[in-house]
Amino acid sequence: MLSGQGRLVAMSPRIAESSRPVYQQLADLLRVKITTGELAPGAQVPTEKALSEEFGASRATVRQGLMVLVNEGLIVSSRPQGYFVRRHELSYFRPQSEWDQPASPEMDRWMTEQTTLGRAPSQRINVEMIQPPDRVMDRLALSAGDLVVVRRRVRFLNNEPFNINDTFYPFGLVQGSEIVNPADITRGASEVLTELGYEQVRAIDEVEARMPLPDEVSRLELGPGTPVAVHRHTGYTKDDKPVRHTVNVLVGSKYVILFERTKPAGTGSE
Amino acid sequence: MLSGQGRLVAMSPRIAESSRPVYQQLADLLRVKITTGELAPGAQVPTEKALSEEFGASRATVRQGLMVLVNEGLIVSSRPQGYFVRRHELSYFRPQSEWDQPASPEMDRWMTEQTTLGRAPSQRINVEMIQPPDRVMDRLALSAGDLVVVRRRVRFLNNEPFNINDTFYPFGLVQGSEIVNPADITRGASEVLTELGYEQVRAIDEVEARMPLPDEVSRLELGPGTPVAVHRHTGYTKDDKPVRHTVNVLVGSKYVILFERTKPAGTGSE
DNA sequence: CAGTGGTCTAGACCACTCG
DNA sequence: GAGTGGTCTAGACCACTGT
Repeated sequence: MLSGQGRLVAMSPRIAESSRPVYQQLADLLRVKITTGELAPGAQVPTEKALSEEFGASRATVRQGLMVLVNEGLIVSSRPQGYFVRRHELSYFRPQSEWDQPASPEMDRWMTEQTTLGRAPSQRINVEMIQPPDRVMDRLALSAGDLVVVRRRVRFLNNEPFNINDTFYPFGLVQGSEIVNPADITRGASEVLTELGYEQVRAIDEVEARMPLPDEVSRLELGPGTPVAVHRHTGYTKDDKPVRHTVNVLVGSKYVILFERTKPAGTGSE
Repeated sequence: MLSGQGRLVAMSPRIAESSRPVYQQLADLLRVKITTGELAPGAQVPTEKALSEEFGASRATVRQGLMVLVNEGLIVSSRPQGYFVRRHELSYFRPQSEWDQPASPEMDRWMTEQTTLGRAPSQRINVEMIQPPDRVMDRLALSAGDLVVVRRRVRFLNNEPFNINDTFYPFGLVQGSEIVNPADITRGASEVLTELGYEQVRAIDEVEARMPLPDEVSRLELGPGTPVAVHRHTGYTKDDKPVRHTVNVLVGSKYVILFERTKPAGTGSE
């Protein structure tokens, strides 16, 4: 139960003390209770009916207020049990892991948190040969008509999908190699590229936050109010030739992307 | 106008061809038109009334469908003109710029796009001395009761806020220095830290996507369906002492965070 | 079966801008 | 003033889950 403050001030009629709409006031109230912990993660939010009676608003108005919180990612509805405060358990995602082990004690500590949880990782891989989307064509410095090999992966942790990972390779580079085989490459695709004579020594990473596309919603089993982090990684050889482009789509509410960087030697502090 | 397919199949009555709810079907239809470009960025979406008549659904149902798209960040409503397809213009944000100039031609090209647009940057700075939030305390390896100096900045581009940038320094390190002065430090705060004997040589970056808090909504003037990217940067000296922690909040739909990395010397490709 | 949220309707009044 | 979206009501039926 909320603590029974009585009715909220309606905006509509002539009364017009006029502040915020009722549904916003309701959302504000509940949001405060959530952020202060009065409504802890996992706790049940009062039912629509209860809120409606408590605040003297129609069920539709109460629902509108609850929808605000759903779209902010603060509560979820699990019908027909009711609404619950969402749990947020963040894990770390470390794209750099191909290159090195954690170089610092702090990094070590953070990674351990994730790996000690006894998770069961798995993945689904398939390989296609396609004409690349514009953005990929641009990053790999290809021309119209050039083909790429794409390894598409959906990664699971405890049977929950958490990551879409598509890696694109220029067709000419990987033709006939292990990379076109839809099986896990245990020693890592980087290793294979190195053997083929294309060692990556430099990379550019782009990270973007946006709302998911319907396709991503279904593949990652997302609810409303859940943004995704899109991480694009382009790897270059020492001759500045792009040899691989990876698009990672991560569930925003579940993963933090982690980078570690070292100041380039011989660079001024400007 | 939509192309007049006639009524959508309602779920509720006994008819029950039963597939998706009407409002979802409407959202799906419009979403396709948007993603295919039939409704281009900036174009007006048919009015609620028009959609209601065209599909034989009540205004409330049509609104529900439109709300889905609003919360996906695909359309915006500007009352009382109507709904419009949202424009997406992404710029690049490069946290690394303190350390070096773009090291590669690709990076140069991307940065130029951003800087040639003739924007007018500005910022508001204020400085406080506070007890750090838990997360900051943790990153700076401080103990309860330790104080930090925080420089809070809101950055504007053409008078539109695009970035909240709060940097925390352990109080002991920067006491009496220029950093506690709420003015722009043109030569960069890193430079000042170096002069104080705390040169940063290593950093850890964390990037997270989430929906904004109400505070961020107002400071960044965000609409619904707009996630933020939260970028946390912790800088260390060569003795592994954390000397600064920065929290950047960026509007997801406007900025891409860009990192450039070089393979650490002498590391195997594993 | 009772109770939950999900969907949908018909209708009302409001604030705002200038189609 | 006409038309837009924003807010709000009262009421209806549905699907689902758990006591």
